Amino acid sequence: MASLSDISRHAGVSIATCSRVLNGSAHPVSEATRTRVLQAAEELGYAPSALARALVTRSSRIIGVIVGDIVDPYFAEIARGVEAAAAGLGYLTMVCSAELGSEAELGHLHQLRDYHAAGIVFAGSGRAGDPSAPDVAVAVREARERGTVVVALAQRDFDAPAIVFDNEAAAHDITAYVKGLGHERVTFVEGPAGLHTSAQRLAGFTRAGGIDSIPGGFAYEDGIEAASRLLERDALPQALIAANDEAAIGLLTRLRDAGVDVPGDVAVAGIDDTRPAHFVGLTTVSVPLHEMGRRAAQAVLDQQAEDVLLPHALAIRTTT
Amino acid sequence: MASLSDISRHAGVSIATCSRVLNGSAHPVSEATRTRVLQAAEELGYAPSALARALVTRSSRIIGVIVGDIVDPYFAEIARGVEAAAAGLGYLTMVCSAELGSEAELGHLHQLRDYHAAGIVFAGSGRAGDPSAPDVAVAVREARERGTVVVALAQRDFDAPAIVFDNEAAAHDITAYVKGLGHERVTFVEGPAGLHTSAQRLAGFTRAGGIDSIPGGFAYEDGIEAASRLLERDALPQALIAANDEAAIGLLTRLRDAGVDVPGDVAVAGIDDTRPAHFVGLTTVSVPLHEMGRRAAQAVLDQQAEDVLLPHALAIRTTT
DNA sequence: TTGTAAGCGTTATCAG
DNA sequence: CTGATAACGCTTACAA
Repeated sequence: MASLSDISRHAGVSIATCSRVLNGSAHPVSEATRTRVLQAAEELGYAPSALARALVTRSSRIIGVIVGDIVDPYFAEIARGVEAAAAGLGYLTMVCSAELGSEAELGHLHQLRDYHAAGIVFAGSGRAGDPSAPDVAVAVREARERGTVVVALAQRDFDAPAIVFDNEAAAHDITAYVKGLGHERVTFVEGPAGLHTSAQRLAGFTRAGGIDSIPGGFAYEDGIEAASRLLERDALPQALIAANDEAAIGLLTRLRDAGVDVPGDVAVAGIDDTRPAHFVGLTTVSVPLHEMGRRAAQAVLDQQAEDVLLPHALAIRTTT
Repeated sequence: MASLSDISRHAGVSIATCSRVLNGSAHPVSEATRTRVLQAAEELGYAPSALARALVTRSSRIIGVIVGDIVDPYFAEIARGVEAAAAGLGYLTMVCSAELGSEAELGHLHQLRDYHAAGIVFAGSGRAGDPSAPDVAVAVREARERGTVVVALAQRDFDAPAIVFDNEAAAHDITAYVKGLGHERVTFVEGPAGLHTSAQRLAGFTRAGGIDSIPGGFAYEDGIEAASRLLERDALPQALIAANDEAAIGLLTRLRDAGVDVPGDVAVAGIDDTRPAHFVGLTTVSVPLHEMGRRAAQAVLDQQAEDVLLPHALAIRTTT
C-alpha cells in the first residue's frame, strides 16, 4: 500500500534516494540515510509496484509458458523445468493452458505481449492448417520487437529459436526396438490430426518399416478408444506403439480389461516417458522435457536463445 | 510497439479519444473519428500496454494460482478449473509452483501482490509449524488491502475465504466403505508430515475406527517406499488406504511387483480421484477439484468470495 | 463530441 | 552524496 513517495515523506529524503536504496542501485548513498530509508520502508510495509517498475524499465520479470493442457504430464514436466531455472531469480513463471492452435492460445500470447513478459515459451507443437497461425506469427514478432525472448519447444510456424528433441528419431527408435523383439505386425496409434509432432512421430514409425497405423490422439481416452476399435478386428497385431504415453496407457488399460495379456499376447509402447509411464511399467522413449524447460528459462534470463537439439533414450520396461 | 500517442498523432485525434475508442469506454465518440482511430491502430499494429493500464486502474487481469507441485494431478485439475472460468474474459491465469510452506511460496505471493494481481488462489494446504506462515499472513493482508481477492482451497493459516471439501469426512467415508467390505485390519498410509490436509485425513481414518497407520507422503515414490516397509512385516493388513491417489498407486505398483494380489490378498484405496486413478482402476474418493478452481476464479471475477463446502463421493473401482 | 491535464509508482538523467 | 524532474503508456475527471 505504501509507495515510494510515502517512504520519502516519512524518512525526509527525496524520492529518488529512496528508490536508490530500496532497489539496490549502484548509485552511492550514505549509510545514515540508507538506514533511515530502510527503517521507514519497514515501518510502512513498503512493497514496490512491479507494474510501475516494469512500465519504466520496459520489461517485467514474467516468463509465460503456453501449454496445450496443464493436466498433461508432458507439459507439466516442461513447466517444472522452466520454474526450476527461473525461481529464486525473481522471475515469475506463469503457465497458460490453451488448446494447441486455438483462439485461446492467441489470446494468451497477446496478454503476455501486453504485459511485456520477459519471455514466452511455447511448449506445444504447431498444427497444420491452423487458421490463427498468421496472427500468432505477427504477435510473436511484435513481442520479440518489444524485447521479449520467445522460445519454441516443438516445431512451430513462426520465427523463433527452438529447443527440441528429434520426434521422428524417437518414434523410429522405439519402433526399431519393438521390431527387433521379433514382432512383425506392429501398428501405430497416431497422435492428434494435424499436429506437426504427430506427423513427425508417424514418419519415424514409417521409416523404421512400420506399415499399419490408425487414428488416435494424445489423451488417455484416445488410447481406450483406439484399443476398442482394434479389439473388433479379426486379429490383434503383435505390437502396438502409441504416439505418446497417455494414449499408450489407454491402450494398455483397455486391452487388459478385455483379458488380453500384455506383453504376452501383444506388446505396447509409448513415447515421452512421463510420470504415469513409471506407474504402469510402460516401455517408452525418454525425452528431455525438464531439460528443455530449464534451457528455455535460461535463454530468457540470458536474453538470447539459439536452436538446440537434445538427445532422447529408450526406456525399456515391462510392457514389451 | 505503437502506443496511444502514436495512434493519436497518426489519426490526428487526441490521446484521450483514442483511449476511449480503443478500450470500448461508454464515453460517446463520433462514428467518423472512431473509424479513423481504429484504422490508425490497425495500420500501426497497436497493442495496449497492460502494464500501464493496470498501473492506473490499480488492478491487473492476472489470477495467480499457487500450487504445491505442478506435476501433481491434484493441482493440475484445480488449475484447469480456474483457467476454464477465467479464459475468454481476458484474464490471465498464471500457475506458480512452490513447495507448500516454503520460501518460494512466499516469494510467489509477493510477486503476485506486487503485480496487483486481481486474484490469488492457494491450491494447497498450510502446514503446522511453517516458519514463513506469519509472513504469508502479512502479505495476504497487504494483497487484500490492495483489492486482490484471495481464496484458499484448503485449510491455511491466514484470513481469507475458503472453498473446500471435507477432507476428514472423505477419509472417513472411504475407510468406512473398506471396513464394510469385511476388512478388519486396515492400515492408513499418512500424507506429508505437518500438512493440515494430512492431519484431517488421518483424523477421518481414525474416526471410522482405523487404528494402524504408518508415515507416507503424497508422492508415488512415497507409496512405493511405504509398501516396501509393509512387505517386511510378518503379515500384510487386509486393506490399505493411502492419504492420496498418487501414494495409493505407488502402493499398488510395489505390491503387485512383489506378487501380491490386489484386491485378492489386500485391498487398496486412495483419496482424490485424480486422472491416474482411472488408469489403474483405483477405488478412491472423488473430490470436486475442478469445481473448486472454477468457483475460485468466479469469486475473483465477482470481486467477492465466501466460504463454501463442496460435496465428495466414493468412486468404487477394482482395487477393493 | 473532443481535448487538456493530472496522476498511477518507478526509474533515470541531470544538476547541485 | 542528494534532489528535482522528465519520462513510461494509460485512464479519467473536468473543460471546451
